[in-house]
Amino acid sequence: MDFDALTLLIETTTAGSLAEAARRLRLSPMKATRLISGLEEELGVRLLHRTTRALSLTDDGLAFLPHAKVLLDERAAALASVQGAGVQPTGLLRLSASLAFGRQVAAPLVVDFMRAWPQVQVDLKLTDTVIDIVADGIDLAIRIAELRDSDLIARRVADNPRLLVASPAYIEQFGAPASLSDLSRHECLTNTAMAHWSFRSQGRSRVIKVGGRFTANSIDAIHEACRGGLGIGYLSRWDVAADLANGALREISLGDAAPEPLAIWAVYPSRHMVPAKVKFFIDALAERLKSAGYLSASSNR
Amino acid sequence: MDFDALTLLIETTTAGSLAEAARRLRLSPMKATRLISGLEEELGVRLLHRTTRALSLTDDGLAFLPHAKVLLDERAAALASVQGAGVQPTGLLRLSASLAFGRQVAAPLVVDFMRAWPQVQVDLKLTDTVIDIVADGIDLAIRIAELRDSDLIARRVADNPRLLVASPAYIEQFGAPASLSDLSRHECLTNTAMAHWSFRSQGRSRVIKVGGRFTANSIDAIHEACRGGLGIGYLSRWDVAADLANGALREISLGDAAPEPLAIWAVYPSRHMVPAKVKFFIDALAERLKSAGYLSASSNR
DNA sequence: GGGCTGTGTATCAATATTCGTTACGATGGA
DNA sequence: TCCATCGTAACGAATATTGATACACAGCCC
Repeated sequence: MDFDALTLLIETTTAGSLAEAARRLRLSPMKATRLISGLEEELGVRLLHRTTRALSLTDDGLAFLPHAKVLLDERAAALASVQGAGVQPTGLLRLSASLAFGRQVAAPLVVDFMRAWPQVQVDLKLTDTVIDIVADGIDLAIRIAELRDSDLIARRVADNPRLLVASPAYIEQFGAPASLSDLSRHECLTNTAMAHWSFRSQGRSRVIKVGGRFTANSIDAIHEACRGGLGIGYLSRWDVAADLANGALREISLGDAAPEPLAIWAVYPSRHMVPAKVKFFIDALAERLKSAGYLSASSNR
Repeated sequence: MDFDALTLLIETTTAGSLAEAARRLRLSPMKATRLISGLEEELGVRLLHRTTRALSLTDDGLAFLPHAKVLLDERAAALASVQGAGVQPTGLLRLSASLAFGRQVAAPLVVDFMRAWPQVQVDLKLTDTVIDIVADGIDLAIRIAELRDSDLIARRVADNPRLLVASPAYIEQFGAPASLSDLSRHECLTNTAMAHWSFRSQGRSRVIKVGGRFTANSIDAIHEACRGGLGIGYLSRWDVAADLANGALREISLGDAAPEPLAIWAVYPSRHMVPAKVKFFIDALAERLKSAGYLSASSNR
């Protein structure tokens, strides 16, 4: 399926004739004929009903046309995703992120970003609920969890390793768990909506149910409780890096398993060109996370 | 931009090497190299960082990858939009339409459609508010108005000519307007949210403000008021065709202008293949409207 | 550290494909 | 009726694609 053929098909519908469309696109009439019939052959259906004097779309052509437009839009967006260089980021950048990530990672980055690009305005929306990117007019959302498939582009920006942490006071009093099974005897600080923790063990994924006296619906609250010695937290590395460095928290390593890593995703609406402000911010984010020690791995959506 | 190259790029990220990806896709290693470097040349950036022994995505490759996936999905959907033939429509078809259109056109069609395809279940949602197709899980929405651009496929199914109508009683009592300017001296039955009517006059679009003692937020209510002799309605042909035939309403032709025609659009989520049930229903709808005398024209989104 | 394996790619001639020109039937307007 | 214009068939010429061969290279195992 050739993009030139799609372009021609669309031009033909507005031009009214193959010859006129060919002139507009600076193609020979011959090539126009061949592009369309090549496309028709590939699809196995006839797209244009051709009389010498009048062209019209067949039913299949009518059905196919909007898809052709979408494909061309998507191609333009794909090109823009790597060719933004040269264009200055300008205008309003509407960002969305979770509260914890926004405060600790996104906000400082935004400061640097705005300093580097004075023409950019930023509106940073921090929420812990999943928002509708399209409806809310978000240019770019940063998400940690795996995401349901949708009509959005999701670019993997970095690994999001997670780890078990507890305060020195907690460990002194109750000791540290040494294996997965030990966890059930400890106070585990869980998210209200998620009483399960995922681990990797011998190359396999293991999900275990944990619990304790405290639950919260906010990462920040769990983090705080952990710092206060209330129990063991299961948190992202960027969230606890500072506390690990200054000794407020200690990492707990289990002998037989490690917390399942997630990834940090940059999610934005597809089509309509990737604006320079979005491209540059993603690049800056990836750069920041990479230099912070979170290697941006390859792998998939 | 070649779809084979996009496929290869994605396969390469999961295979870990060009050679392995080439084997999986039954390409020669040589062709694999050329496809990737051809794509890179077209984009003007390097996508894969190549060492003899290890491949990894560059930053640009990371940015481009999700777009490549989207493009392939879109292509599959585009193919499915014309190649559904042979597959039987099955499963639940969730339809959305306006109240008036749903009652008068969609519902009778659904009856025939379900009779023709016993394997299909239908859930018909009739609302006069604009709904979120993706969020509500709608397979296919029928819309009359021009639509804002979005991440959806909009297929033009038929013209939607509109006309001015009034009851014989109203015309007898107040006469019929003969020109655009006459309209201001008549009772015009308008939608609460839209006090403007659009006309075509001498090849140009003209929007005029009209009004009267009665407004409503429902097409059906306006229709009813019109039939009751309350004033002049500005309605779609399919809505008043029966009343015109049996004499309950009469068409009013202005000498200097005609109501601006709209179009009937079939709107459905892009990507994820066009299911047979959707394709077949759109075809049935287009067929029904065409045989009803609304010629499905060419033209754009 | 030296085979050894498997990778990514340059070269090059054979092959296939594309390209534009010319030509032709068809069609609607002057 | 003539004429301009449309879509496309035919056919060499120009161009691009293809696969075999060859080569430089990087990691691995012993």
